[in-house]
Amino acid sequence: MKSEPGECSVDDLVRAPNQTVPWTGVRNYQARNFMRDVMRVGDGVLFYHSSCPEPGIAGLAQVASAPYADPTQFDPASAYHDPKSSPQAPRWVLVDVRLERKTRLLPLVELRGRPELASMRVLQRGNRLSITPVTPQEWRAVRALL
DNA sequence: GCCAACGTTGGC
DNA sequence: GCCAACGTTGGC
Repeated sequence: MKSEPGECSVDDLVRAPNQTVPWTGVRNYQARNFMRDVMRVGDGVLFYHSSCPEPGIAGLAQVASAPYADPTQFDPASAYHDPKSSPQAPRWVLVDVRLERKTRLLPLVELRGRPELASMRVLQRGNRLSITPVTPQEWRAVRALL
């Protein structure tokens, strides 16, 4: 799961209550569907810093809730406000994410240099999704680098 | 700031 | 439903 450290960094997650944050602001249907349809409480999460000087994996986390409506979609003052959504028919959901531990920064360039990670979805050319699935093999290979 | 790659929008 | 135009993401 990608997060811009300017918005929510791994250190923000360390300081958050229960080291947990609602994964707010996803406004892409594919990414939403991963949270809504695929994730389960307890699933492992690679916490990734994007759009920053050193992009890469910065922590290990877990899915900490079932999906529920992202409240920012109903808030006209929010940058994530969606006027086409309503509490009666919410369009966007989120899950809570709890930090397991901060890790060393595992840079994108290092991930790209690993043949065993060549198929990782997040590394594919042109990938812009902020949430992408990780296979068990990829998960183990990444863990071995942390 | 550039730009590749993709998603979304809206006219038709 | 098509597709051109436009917007966004995100590494570099």
